[in-house]
Amino acid sequence: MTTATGTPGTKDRILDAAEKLFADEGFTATSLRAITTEAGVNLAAVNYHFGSKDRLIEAVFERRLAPLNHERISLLDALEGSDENPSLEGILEAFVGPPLRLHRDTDRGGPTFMRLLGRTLTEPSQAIHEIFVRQFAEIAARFTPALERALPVLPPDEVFWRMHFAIGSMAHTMCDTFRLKLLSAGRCDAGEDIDATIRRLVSFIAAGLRAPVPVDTPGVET
Amino acid sequence: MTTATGTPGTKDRILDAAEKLFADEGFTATSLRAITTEAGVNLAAVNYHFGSKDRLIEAVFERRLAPLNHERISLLDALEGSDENPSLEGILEAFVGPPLRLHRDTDRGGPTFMRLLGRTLTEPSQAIHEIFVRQFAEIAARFTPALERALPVLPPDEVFWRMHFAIGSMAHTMCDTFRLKLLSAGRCDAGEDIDATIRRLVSFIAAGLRAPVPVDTPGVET
DNA sequence: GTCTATATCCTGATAGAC
DNA sequence: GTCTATCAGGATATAGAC
Repeated sequence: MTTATGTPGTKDRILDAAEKLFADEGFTATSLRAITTEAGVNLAAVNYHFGSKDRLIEAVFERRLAPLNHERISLLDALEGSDENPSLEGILEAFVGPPLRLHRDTDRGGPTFMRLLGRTLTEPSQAIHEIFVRQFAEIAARFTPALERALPVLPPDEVFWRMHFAIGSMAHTMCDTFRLKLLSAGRCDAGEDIDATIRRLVSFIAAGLRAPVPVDTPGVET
Repeated sequence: MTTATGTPGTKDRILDAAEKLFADEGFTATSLRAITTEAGVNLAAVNYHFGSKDRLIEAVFERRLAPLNHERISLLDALEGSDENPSLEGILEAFVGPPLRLHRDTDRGGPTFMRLLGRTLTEPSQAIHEIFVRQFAEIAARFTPALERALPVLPPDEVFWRMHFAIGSMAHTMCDTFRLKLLSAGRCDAGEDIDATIRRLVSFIAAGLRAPVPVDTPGVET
């Protein structure tokens, strides 16, 4: 709980420090000692407030994931409210925009959590696997029908396949803030203008989702 | 070194066990004790043969990455030898085919290394960062010009951006062998027919690479 | 709620016999 | 090359004073 003065309490200080260190070093490589030192609190405070390291990991995600997914659904609601046939690009922007815009929230550690989320999407830790599946079920229930309506010629199974590829592109963009810049000799920087990055990503995955269905795809009658 | 009898020596037994456990648990969560127990060798053998855990991690990648990248380049060579303007799909298949076809090599732990490679692409460990950058430089030097020739209307910077997205799709497909199946209620299984998976992935990223260049992209004159 | 002190166990690495 | 035994340190977690 953050107090009215803006000074984070012990619990949030631990969550902030854990989020940062998990993003930088990974879950197992980050010790409770490192977290409490970074947070400026006592070592025993973690077990007092969270019970165990695994439950701390869960708390780090719970704190951020629910608001993030609610924002996605609000954006999709707004989109469908103003146009009963929203564009594919609009739907995809509602999906990838909220996590990528975390990058702008520098005051509250947004870029850090964005990186953590990106790396955790491709490397699910056992401790948070259930959180992801549960939270994602809600998202899939809303976005899958919207995508199927926007892509009427695409068989439903094919939507799953291509969203899987799209999530990979999104996750890679979220966690890799340095390699793209390195390999492009500084010419491409995903963090420099996050809205431009979102536009590029949306146009890439929208085109991928609209790709012609291969005639030899098993299970698809042509 | 594997002997002529087909019985792996101590060194390869350690590498095989490390590869498996790294893919399942991650680098830091895997102890040398777990590796030597799995390999059926003595604990001290790791430090005798490799010097340290970090050098063992490097050796796990060195053993597989060089042949993999040589296969990519051979495929591209063959492609350019038979047609001076190879198709975008052909180039992309030469890039994503070799790592994904590791999945078929069940006898020699291919699926395990595929998963490890996928997760390491998005979450680079400090110890192997240099290996990836060095190995990838060779690949980029060959594939970047080929892609630019296949996409003449695309500004070179945009090729970097879109290949970044494409690599994300590929990496996610490589390391996630269960979530797609889970979320699609068993209807999509990337490992069931790896050639079909490659075709789907290639068609997705080819369409993404061919997406129209947004007119408001900074740095692009229209 | 916060602290000190500590229990218990596991880590990577090495010394030295064989 | 392979083994046993061990070192020195770090890990999570907890007991109990304040």
